Amino acid sequence: MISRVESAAATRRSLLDAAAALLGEGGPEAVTLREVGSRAGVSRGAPYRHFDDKDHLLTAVATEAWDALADEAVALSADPARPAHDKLRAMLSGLLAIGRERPHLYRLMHRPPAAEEMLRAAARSQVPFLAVLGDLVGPDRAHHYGALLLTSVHGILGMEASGQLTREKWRTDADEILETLLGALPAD
Amino acid sequence: MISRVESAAATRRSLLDAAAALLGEGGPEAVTLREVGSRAGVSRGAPYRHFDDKDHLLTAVATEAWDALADEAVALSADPARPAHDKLRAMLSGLLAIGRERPHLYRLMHRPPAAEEMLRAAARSQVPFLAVLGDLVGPDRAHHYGALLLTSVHGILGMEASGQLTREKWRTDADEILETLLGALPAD
DNA sequence: CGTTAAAGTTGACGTTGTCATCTGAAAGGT
DNA sequence: ACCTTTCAGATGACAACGTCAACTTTAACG
Repeated sequence: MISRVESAAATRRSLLDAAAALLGEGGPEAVTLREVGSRAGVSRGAPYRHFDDKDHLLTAVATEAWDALADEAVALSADPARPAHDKLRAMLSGLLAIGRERPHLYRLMHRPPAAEEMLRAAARSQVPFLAVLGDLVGPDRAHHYGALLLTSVHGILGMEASGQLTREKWRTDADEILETLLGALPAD
Repeated sequence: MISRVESAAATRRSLLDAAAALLGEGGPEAVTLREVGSRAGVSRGAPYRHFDDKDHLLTAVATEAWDALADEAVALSADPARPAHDKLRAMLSGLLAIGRERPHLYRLMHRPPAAEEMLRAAARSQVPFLAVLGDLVGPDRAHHYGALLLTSVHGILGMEASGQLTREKWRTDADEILETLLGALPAD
């Protein structure tokens, strides 16, 4: 038997899934509360029982995505078998994958002004990221190089998405740029 | 006496200015065709005499911003007195200034999917940029390092804007990251 | 001077986010 | 067992928005 709170939680989950699906299919303008409700099997007003407004719903979607990414990073960093440089590449690839395969979600995750709740989820992945980087360049340099790598990946994805980073225009691509940066990491 | 085409051109200019002003004041959601028309002294339907739709108006605003940036870059690169590394810093600072002082405009200039017209304007600044960079690292490496620098600046601005690049979190900031990259430029 | 083309206005329509109000049923106390 | 509370959900309504069609006005031109 399903209790009332269980049913409400299921609706909330359906709303989040529907919003994420619509975002992936048709971009931000395809995410209307009416369609979200419809896909979740409820009416247009139902989302207001679970989220303050549309913005909070989207923030929740972005927060879940950051949480999933943080979980991946934690799992990666805990693996004792993989070499550190391999873990680092895997983490950066995880970000690149979201940016390329789910660009609308990626943009949502970086939309200003960022909600405090979402920033906390995004910050969770920093710990494992810095741990792996600390193994490579030493704990002192980890912060600085971590920021450099993350901003670079973010910039690469942004300019790729807006069509300003093309191979024909720059005679290079994201992978080459990243290799240059990774190759320049001080070996400690 | 003002001719009809002059008046029409003036209206078009007012519409662009109004849209840019509204964007700067209240962000994208403040830019409504009704308010744009109102500020330009015309009605809500008038913009359709000058732009296909709202999207084309915004594209025109972004295109003008790219053009202005390209003009600055061209002027900079033509200055024989300034040293090359100084010109490079000035060009990157121009981008940083827009990103920080007019974040909504900056985001508009990088909004996907980018219009072909806007991409052409954005590409105009590539020539002077590569020229300056060629003086520093040689023409062969200019493309590669140019892409690296531009994506880095773009990434820095994006993560700054979304609150994910803070000094407390990464013990560093945009200037330090850029100095690291500029310091790593091969002196040819 | 009549014709034409284009700038601008206005009414209307569909869509959207949001709120107020109403309904129904599960939860919990007596 | 009954009554009360609470909350998920449905629905009607409203304002704002982008957009289109129809209309008006006026400069330009043969």
